[in-house]
Amino acid sequence: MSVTIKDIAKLAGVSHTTVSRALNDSPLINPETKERIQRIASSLNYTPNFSARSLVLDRSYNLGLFFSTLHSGTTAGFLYEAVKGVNDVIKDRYNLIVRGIDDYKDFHNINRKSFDGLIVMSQSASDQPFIEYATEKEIPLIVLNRQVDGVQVMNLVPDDKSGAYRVVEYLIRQGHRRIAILEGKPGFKSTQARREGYDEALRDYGVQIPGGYSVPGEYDLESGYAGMNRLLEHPVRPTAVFCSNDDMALGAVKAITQRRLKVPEDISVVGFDDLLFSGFMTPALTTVRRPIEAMSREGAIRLLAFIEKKQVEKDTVYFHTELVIRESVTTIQEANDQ
Amino acid sequence: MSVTIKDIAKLAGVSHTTVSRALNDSPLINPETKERIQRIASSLNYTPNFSARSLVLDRSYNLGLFFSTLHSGTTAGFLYEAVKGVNDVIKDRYNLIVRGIDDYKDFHNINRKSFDGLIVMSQSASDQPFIEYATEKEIPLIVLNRQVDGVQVMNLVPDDKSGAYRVVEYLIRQGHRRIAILEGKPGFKSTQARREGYDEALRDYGVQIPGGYSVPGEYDLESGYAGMNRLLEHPVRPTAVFCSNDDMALGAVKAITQRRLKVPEDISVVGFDDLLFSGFMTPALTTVRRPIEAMSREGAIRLLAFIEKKQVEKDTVYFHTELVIRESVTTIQEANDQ
DNA sequence: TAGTACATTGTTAACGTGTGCACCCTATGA
DNA sequence: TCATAGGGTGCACACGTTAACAATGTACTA
Repeated sequence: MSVTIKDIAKLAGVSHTTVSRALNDSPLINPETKERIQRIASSLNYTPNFSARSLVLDRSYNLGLFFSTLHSGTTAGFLYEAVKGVNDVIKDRYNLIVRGIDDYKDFHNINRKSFDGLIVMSQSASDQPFIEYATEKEIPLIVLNRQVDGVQVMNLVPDDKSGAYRVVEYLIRQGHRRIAILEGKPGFKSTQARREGYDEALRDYGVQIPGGYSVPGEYDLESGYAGMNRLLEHPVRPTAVFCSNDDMALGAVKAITQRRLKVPEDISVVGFDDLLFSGFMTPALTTVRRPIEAMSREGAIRLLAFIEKKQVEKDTVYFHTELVIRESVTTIQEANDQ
Repeated sequence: MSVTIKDIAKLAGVSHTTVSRALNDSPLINPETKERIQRIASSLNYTPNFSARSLVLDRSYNLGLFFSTLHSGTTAGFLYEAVKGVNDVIKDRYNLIVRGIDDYKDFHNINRKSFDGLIVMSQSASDQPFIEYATEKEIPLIVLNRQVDGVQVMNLVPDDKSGAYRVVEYLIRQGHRRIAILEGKPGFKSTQARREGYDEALRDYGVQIPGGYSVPGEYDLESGYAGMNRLLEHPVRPTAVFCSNDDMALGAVKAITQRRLKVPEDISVVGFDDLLFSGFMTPALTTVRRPIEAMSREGAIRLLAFIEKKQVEKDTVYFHTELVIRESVTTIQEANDQ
């Protein structure tokens, strides 16, 4: 059927071993023979059988890119940037297999033989069992986006807390005191970290907020919309809202404008993530940029280094977030200490 | 190192052949032996070596999901829906490998041994060489989203032309006569199809438009923004703009509001794709829904059927698009024939 | 001239699984 | 008692590749 090294060997009048060595550019082979064999191979359109090679080398050339879920809580931009970042690094040296962890009933088919390494884009502790499973099976693993407790793993995470801190601090410096928060999906570590940054900024600046200023959400458009509607019915209407991600911010803006209020004149809105569309909303959204693509790229680099040289430290690295100031926040002049 | 069928064979006191048969549920094996072997296997946490199986069965269990490019012209939502749609179908029977075609310098590593089948999410004729290569190599193949000429392949495409026709027709029925178009990325078949729908609607309704109403674009936010700015400087300002996708529509809205004009009061805007955020923009965007996820799902089903039973017709199937009416179009009363 | 070192190539086995064929054993019927 | 059938199992090989080790030839040294 298809061309194998034995076919080439026959044509070249050498053993298949010699062909194998020649094609792998082994220094053992006479340069002339090597070149002759390579010419024959390419003239026959030879392509190596990866299964056979995998079998003997015990390498699959598969990398897994696993998301906590592909069904909810994962924004499209998130998936996009991650896939792009990783693919840019691995080129065609590896196959990138994309999957949602919650697609698996059991992890039976995840093992060293099938995956040379795993990149987990973690968004909640729900994938902790998966991470522990991979660790136990000794599959090279790197976890991105969420800080993992308990298990010692390579871990790259954005500094969500300080990002949230800075954007709330920015609101305060613009004179806002009545600052509400629309929270992310319960159980997600990022939800908690962003909440902590918010709390800490308020505390550091001695800002007291009324009860009912914290509204739960789901990281999606709908919950941003619904949550904002709840806030708009609050007896003491906030002057600014920190939304735990940009999707929710978009939903919030919708709710506000539907009541014939204006952003930012009546209410300021800030988000988190800096999605592609955020700069093109009306008004353009002030938000925090999360370096997903850079993190994915760096994650892939480290994972490959680990697979190939086995010499990387298993520690947590924080990636800086960046405050992106646009048009969705107004300055307030009233009774403040400025 | 890891458990093989030979280990199981030793423990069960049978040959590895029997184990292989038992685990594959062969009718040749005595039910009791079979059950005993299966018990031992699961107690040892046995997982088959896919490379070995692939080698002998000549199946890789890999499916490729290839995009024309991952770098520009592919929106995040597009990638997201496609990955989700396909993964939902293949479960863990296959590995889904996601890649941009333009990542490859040559297609050497794409072959029957490495991929049981390919799903091409095509957005431009630039991937025609890839499609022809796959066809020639006889790799099971299905092309989604773009109609392929020249080669006979399984082909699922949204009916872009009729979608564009309907949304432009809708504009006309709302009284618009000065309808401009922001075109998509040059060379993309969808760009052309949407343009044709636009042209045809105008023709059918006898609407004449001034020169300069057709502006080229790139399917991204920036070109929508830039293109709209050009239109706003036109001596005869359009009352409505058909944007070739939602990303461009968002850019267009940005350009309009920046000039202190309003959508839809001053200018109506319609898009194409119905991205997740489109319903949450202000104003919510009237657009055309493209059934990417449904198409991906159906594509995966057909590809698997082809791989496994080899009995599917290679023809083109059109998927209906759907007009989604929201708030970005106003009704015009002036001099019309209504 | 014999011995040694080195460069180049070949022999053979191994990776883990699936399968054609032969084999054994038991039950059945003549 | 013997031939036959058929259910159940094992032997041996195949898949395409890599690699340890052996073998060959050649040049150089003592």
